[in-house]
Amino acid sequence: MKLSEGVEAAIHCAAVLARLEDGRALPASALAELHGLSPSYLLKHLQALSGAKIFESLPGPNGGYRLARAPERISLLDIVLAVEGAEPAFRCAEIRQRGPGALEPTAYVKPCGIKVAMLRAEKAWRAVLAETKLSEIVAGYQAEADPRAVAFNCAFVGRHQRPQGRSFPKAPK
Amino acid sequence: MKLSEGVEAAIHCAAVLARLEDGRALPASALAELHGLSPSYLLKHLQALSGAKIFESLPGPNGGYRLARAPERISLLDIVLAVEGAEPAFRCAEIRQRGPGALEPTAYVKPCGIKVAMLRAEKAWRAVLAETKLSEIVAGYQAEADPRAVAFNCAFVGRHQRPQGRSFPKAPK
DNA sequence: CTTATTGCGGATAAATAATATCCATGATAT
DNA sequence: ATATCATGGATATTATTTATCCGCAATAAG
Repeated sequence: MKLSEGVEAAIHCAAVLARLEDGRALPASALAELHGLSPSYLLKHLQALSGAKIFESLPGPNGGYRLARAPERISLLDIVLAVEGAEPAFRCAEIRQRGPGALEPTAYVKPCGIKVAMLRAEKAWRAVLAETKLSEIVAGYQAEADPRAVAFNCAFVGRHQRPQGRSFPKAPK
Repeated sequence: MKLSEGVEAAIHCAAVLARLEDGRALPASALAELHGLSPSYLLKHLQALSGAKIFESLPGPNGGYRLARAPERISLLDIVLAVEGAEPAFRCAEIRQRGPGALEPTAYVKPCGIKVAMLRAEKAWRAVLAETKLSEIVAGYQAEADPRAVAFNCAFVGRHQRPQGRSFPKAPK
């Protein structure tokens, strides 16, 4: 079982955007450069996040990405599901319905007990992710990271952030 | 994020072995046929489980697989880790150490907050799997499955189980 | 209106992992 | 001796992940 590397990248990007001044945006190229990631691949994840209404995108020059809502209202689960997809990690292939001795499909009304148990565990995983907000990640970063790294990030973001304010030129459809 | 199909197969196999008479074994071919799975691929998972001391294997004619300990002492986590490997699903690529503004590696003494949060969620997942025992899965199956399926399984197992008792000819190394 | 910048979406290629198969070997009950 | 069965390595096949590229639409600025 593996999570894609895109999850880590997405959370890092979200944390950077959370620390922008209100309403400002950052272009994808800056996010990629800051994290040393391939711009073309990061774009895929950014698009997924903006499709999930977690990020907002502003086209045109001075465009870029920003958070669609306050960091307290974005959970790690939101980000993980946007990047990885919402299907559970355990995909029941209904092995119980295979082999000799299989009954007609309508005989399997009750869910497979193995599936139930596996999904129960996954629910616990999701619950922890859901109660961990992006704001906590940002607070932890500010408190624990090396002051030099924090300073560099502030300077970098200051150089690249775009001047859009909270009011949209046109609501993104 | 996805679990391999082998996990489902492994748990089904474990549940079947749990219902054998004490000390009896079942050959891999019978397990594969019963579940409609490819014998050569299932073998891989069976070997992993026997390597993890969850199953025991008996070579030779009348050989096969059986549980290495009582179903109450085998958790779903044991099985999942044996099949999927023990590494966590979230592999931190230390993105924070990349890009411009990266510091010398020794500057990162505190663990990455994102990694900590992701592993905390995974710990919750593992905890639920650890407290779910194979015996519960078997009990649920006996109680909820279609009586015809249960009867078929009993008959099938009865035809294929091997007569070994609890005493080993030689302890497996 | 033109131009430069930026995100969007699709197509595609490369790398990696999961799935599946085969074969030679060793153990063992009959 | 022989047939049965697990072991372990090698290898093919398929799916998924990662990465790149290009034409398109939107938009701010001149």
